[in-house]
Amino acid sequence: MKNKDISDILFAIAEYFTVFDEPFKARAYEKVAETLSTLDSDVRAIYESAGRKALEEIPGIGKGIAQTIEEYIKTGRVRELGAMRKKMPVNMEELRSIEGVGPKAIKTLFEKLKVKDVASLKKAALAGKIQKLEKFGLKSEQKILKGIEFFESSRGRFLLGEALPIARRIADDLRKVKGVSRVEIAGSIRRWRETSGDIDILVEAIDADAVMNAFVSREDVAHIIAHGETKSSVRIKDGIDVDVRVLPKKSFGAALIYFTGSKDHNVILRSLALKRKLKLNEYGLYRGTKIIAGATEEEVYKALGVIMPPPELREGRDELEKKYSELVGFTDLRGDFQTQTDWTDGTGSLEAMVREAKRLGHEYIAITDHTKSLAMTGGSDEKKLRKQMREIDALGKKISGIKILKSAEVNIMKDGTLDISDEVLSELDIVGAAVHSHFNLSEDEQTERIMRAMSNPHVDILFHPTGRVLKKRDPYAVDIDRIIVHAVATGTVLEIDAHPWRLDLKDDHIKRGVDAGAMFSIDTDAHSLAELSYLEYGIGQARRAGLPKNHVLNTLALPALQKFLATPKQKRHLL
DNA sequence: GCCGTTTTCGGCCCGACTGTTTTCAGTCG
Repeated sequence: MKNKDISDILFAIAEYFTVFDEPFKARAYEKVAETLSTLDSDVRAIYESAGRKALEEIPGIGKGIAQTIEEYIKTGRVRELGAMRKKMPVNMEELRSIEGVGPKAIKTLFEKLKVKDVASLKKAALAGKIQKLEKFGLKSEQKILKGIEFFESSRGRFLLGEALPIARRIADDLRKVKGVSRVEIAGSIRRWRETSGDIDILVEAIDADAVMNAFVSREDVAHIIAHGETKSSVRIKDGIDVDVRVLPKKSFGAALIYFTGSKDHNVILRSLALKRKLKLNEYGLYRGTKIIAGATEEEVYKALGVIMPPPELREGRDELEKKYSELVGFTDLRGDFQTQTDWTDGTGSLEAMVREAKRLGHEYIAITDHTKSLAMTGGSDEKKLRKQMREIDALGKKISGIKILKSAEVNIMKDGTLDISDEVLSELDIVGAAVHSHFNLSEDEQTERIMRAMSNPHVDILFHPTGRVLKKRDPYAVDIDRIIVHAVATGTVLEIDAHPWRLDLKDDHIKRGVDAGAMFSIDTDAHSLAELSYLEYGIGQARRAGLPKNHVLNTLALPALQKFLATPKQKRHLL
């Protein structure tokens, strides 16, 4: 039992309290759930060594929640949650993922129409039953149907941010199996595609049997789809299918190519082989029956007469013709320009976030709490921002080896103005601006609104430029090409928000920005300590777009960054 | 359900937007 298990249970209880109209109890449970999900020490260990009283030392936990946690640790279940589920047996997680369906709607839909999951919700909506309910109408019914469409289209594909951690977990376990010399995650995950249909893992081992047995007998396996001598497939409890193949050393490179490239990329490679009177499959490159390459990827590409493209680019486009030499690398970033603390909607304190960034090896971190018009986050007004600046100054004296950049995620208003005065913006080291409201403007209005904000001489970076939330919300209507042109014209940096739910800009947009000569930053948008590690997701997308290192602001060392920021926006250019 | 030298009871980040209404509930962030 891990912290996450306990945290999930508390979240589930919180959801029910929300539906049952107990917002404050819900909040109490939710807060503890959040705390536990990012807590370093093991809750179960705390309880087992020091009892319930020790649990109450954790902020937010009192008698009631301590008892709940105790019950869960001791019995593996919580009776109160069981009673709630009995009272309202609905698939809460599924229904909550439909945009526009909140706790009140879930309650009404269950009580009036017996809706308990997305399938029954869809049935009710298609039958026109929802629009007849009180407080609902035609528009809300249509909105629900649109939400369902979105839910269904993204179903079956998993976000990179979901699939990659699972893949790593399984790969790490396979590395521990006796006789295993190499394990690699292949497939679309290795290409850092934003979603994956399944997980492919390749294993080099002397004893294939041992690998297969270890794999299919994992605890997280829901059911075994296939169990063979060198290949097995299972569906794990998270709902995703995982394929594992065992290969001999002499074929490992060829297999990596075969299982990494998109279908199109592989077709191109095989036709290249044919031209040279060779044959390529997952076991190697052959002349007749003689294997001429296969142990490494490099030797196979070389034998085919092409330069090996990085995995991210193997989509079957121009990756074998064009040279991508100066791609931004996974260790090239020296800092992070978008992070939120508990001054607004983050969970980590200013100091803790800075220390974690330092631990990750960052040279600098920008603290970008929300601003006042985002009231729900407790967004800063000018006074609060100045107070935070003073605190950053004090903290800077305390912590050495990392520069804390004073910043903010300034809210762009409907008319493209900002909600913080220019005077205060000029006191910040770096300014990010972002849209958080009025998603429904026409494309022209939205584009011009954002362009107006970019024209502000203090706005250094446009954060998450299209506003999408994967599987949940489409991007707002915006002409990204005009935004890119305006970014180049004004010297505004475009963000690649690396948060796995956003990945915004996305690969295709980044590519267009590269062609136009735009500058980028890659930021985590971290709202907790753990999320500060999300940079790799953004780097993956950048690499898919062929983004060269010299287009990325946070590859700069601190002195060069400071010089860049001291230059008037209009005169800034590629690094 | 949690918390507190402004409170051991009465608060709990709250404003904008949408769609339903005709003064407001629900949702989002």
